[in-house]
Amino acid sequence: MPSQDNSETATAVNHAGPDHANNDRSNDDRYDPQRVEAKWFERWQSDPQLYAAEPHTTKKKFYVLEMLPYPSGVLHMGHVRNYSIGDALARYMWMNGYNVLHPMGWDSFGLPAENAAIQNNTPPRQWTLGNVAKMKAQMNRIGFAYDWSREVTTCLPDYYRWNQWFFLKFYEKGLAYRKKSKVNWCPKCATVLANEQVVEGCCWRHEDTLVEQRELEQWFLRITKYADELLRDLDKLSGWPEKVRTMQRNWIGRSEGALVDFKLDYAENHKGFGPAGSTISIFTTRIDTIFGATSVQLAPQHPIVDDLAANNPDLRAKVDQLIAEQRKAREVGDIGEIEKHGVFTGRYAINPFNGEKLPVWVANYILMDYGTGAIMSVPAHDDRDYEFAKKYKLEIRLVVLPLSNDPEETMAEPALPFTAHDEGMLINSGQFSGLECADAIQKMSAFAEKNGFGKATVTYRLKDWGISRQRYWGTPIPMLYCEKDGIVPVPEKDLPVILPEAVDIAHALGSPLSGLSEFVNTTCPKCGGQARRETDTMDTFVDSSWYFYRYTDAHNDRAPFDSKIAQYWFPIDQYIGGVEHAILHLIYSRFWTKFMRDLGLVANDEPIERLFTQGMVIKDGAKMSKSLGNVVSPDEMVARYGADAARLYSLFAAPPDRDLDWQDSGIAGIQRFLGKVYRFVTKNAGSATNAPVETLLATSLSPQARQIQRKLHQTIKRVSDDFQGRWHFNTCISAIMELVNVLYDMEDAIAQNVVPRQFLAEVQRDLVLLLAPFAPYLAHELWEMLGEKGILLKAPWPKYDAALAKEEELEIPVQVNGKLRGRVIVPADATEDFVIERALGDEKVQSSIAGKQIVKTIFVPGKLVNFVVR
RNA sequence: GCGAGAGUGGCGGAAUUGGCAGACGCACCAGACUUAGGAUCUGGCGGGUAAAACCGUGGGGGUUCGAGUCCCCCCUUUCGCACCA
Repeated sequence: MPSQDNSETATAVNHAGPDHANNDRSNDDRYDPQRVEAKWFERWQSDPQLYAAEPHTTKKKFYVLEMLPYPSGVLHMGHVRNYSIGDALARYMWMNGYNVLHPMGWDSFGLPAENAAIQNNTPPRQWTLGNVAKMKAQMNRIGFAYDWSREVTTCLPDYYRWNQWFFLKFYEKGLAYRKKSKVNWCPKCATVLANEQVVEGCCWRHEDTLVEQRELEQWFLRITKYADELLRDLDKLSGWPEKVRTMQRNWIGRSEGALVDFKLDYAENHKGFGPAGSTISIFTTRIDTIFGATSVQLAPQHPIVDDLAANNPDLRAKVDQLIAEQRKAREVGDIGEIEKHGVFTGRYAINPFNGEKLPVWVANYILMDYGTGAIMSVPAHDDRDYEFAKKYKLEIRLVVLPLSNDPEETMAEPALPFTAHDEGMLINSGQFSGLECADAIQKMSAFAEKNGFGKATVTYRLKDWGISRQRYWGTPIPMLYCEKDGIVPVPEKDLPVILPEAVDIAHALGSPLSGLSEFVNTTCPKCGGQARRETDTMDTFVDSSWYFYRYTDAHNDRAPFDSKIAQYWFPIDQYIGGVEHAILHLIYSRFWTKFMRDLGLVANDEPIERLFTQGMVIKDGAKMSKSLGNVVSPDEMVARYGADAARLYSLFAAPPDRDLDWQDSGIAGIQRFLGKVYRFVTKNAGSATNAPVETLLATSLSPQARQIQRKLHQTIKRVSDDFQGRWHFNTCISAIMELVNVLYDMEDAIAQNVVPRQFLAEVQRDLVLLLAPFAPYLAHELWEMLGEKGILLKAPWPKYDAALAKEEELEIPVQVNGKLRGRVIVPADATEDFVIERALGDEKVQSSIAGKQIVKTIFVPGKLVNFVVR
């Protein structure tokens, strides 16, 4: 993902052994994570195929994916949390026998590399690949189980050539087009931004910098072709957070309505200026109220306004004032609060439904980038129009009356503005009077269409995706401009168009590539004549729109990937990342998949089955940032507490979907817990016999051993259930802690051999397996210590046995009138009569019901007894 | 303004279906072992009380034998959207 983090600092990864000699004689059995982790790190590094997914097989697959990082050079805690979640899931699925695909890669094109290049005089490629190496080392040090044989680095030609290939396909299908348009321009980035990259009128990267509008020739991808499908299919994504689906729904912003043409009045025109017979096309969702229109309102940037104001400096000045107001409101981010202003143009437009002349105004509350930038103003039935009409004393004409089941109420004059449209009936609307609103909308749209001055239509907030960037560090757009043949695509066989390396970025004006004549000048593949290359590069969101398909077949040099292989792995079973990508990345990815489906490349309509958005990591109540000085460095945590502790804490401190408030003292507690586990197993390992544990019947176990067994199976259930369901790993880990606490409670019994050795060995084995998804280093060390020869991740996940988890005795709370008065211990299968008799025998219960009459007894098996007394 | 979360000890958080509020951990207190403790172990730890009673899950009402959990109203807060015609 492109990231705002463009930190150029990087900390060397410390995977050396312990930095302090641990020769304290009293601490022989103390867990030294640095020693243990260094040992396993070496082993894992020496086996590159350790976590390799099996090729396309008949085995059940599981594709777990974390959003790939931008290689800023240093991992932050948000990454660690994100990857710890995915890694735990991947390991769990391996242990459950799945063929797991768990890859990682680098979203490595983008602006920070260019900025770093300018600041440090380092070529972007070198800077980027250096960062990749650093971060990969950090990831490996933490021990994430990635299949590096499928690593994807988007800035390398073997990846970006397929961006170019896809672009040619889009072009071929008429879905990539070039158009001169006003584009969002960030003066600080000196480049174009997609609509999705404009946040409240400002650059998403520079939140203090207002985005300007510039006219440029740009390449667009026709995402709007899929607008309806992108919206509709959101209903299929039941494995996505509702929040994300809502955000995408809002972003697509589908609105059903009608276009209606209002002609500028020609009779007035001869006195004035501007084009005779011009038409103002308005968009409305309430065509049923058109007889109540009393003015036409234009956005200040509307082209007709430019015409009208061309020879009218006074109007021009007033319109500019409106533009300034709008801009200012956007700057402070509350355009909703702007005070409505407008100016009368002196011109009139004709309502095609009744021939009325309506004054044409320009208003600061009309947005050029929604609908047509022009509306009909119906003050009686729209809040904003009402407010505006009141202010400028425009006519307010009622044309809809509320319908009610109550005849008294029906036809009563409503309070204005009356905006409800589900229960209304038209009046004063010519031949349409008497119709209900919904019906009127249909009939009036049809009427407009039949008479050639309008039609029913659907408007989207979603706009086509402008992908041109006047930047160096991105995928070159594979297009040529020939004097004779015009726009010519680079032939597929000539791909990739390689991004040249020796480019002076610092002194470039516009696209840096345009200054490189050996890149720009080429021959036209059609006519052989002179041609110029496109010098813009692609938005980096192109890279991340399909990278997860490349993982399935990362070294294919004949196609972006093999469709059969992708079909085996897709859709992604679980995608994990920050909610900040809810719109941009995830909507582009869905679009790309639908396009690939239409190309016949993939069989799935949607790329992602289940999406999980983890919360942010914060500290002292704020997002970690350099300026606040509250950044926690993963390297430092790993060096002090070990990688296991760092990842375990990031899972333990909060449920993963919520924000995590980082506390250094919390991770120390985790370190203690890991030490406890280590000491316990160290002390009790090596004493197992070869006797199979099945020979030990639960009934033959001592009470102490039974207690351990119960706790073990309860823990297995809790951890497994969480992986299957709600992913509250914080409670999984506390469940494992409870198990360990019980083992410590039983230390005396174990020392006295009341707990059979081979049973204990089996418990320890299961404990290690339960820990394996969360703390792989320690788990591997203990696995070996227990004498296990097999691969930990291939060992089956412990099986939960309800009978073994069942308590034999229960402590039942006894209430009197709903207040807790006592507790009784009864056998788990005790009858109601038995429990009630015991409850009545309890001293405290007796004293609180003394002298009163029991009117009702509530008995909830296994839960409680409640006596209602009077 | 609209939409979606959240509000529980000193702190992070548990309580999955209406059934013992505060699991687990941090911090803190006391003790043990120690030359020592930033190691380890044991105990304590919502308020209140000598002990009880009693009070306690943002506030107010309600349903219920019983409400952190369900219903109504309100407050605070986070996030998203926002003159979207």
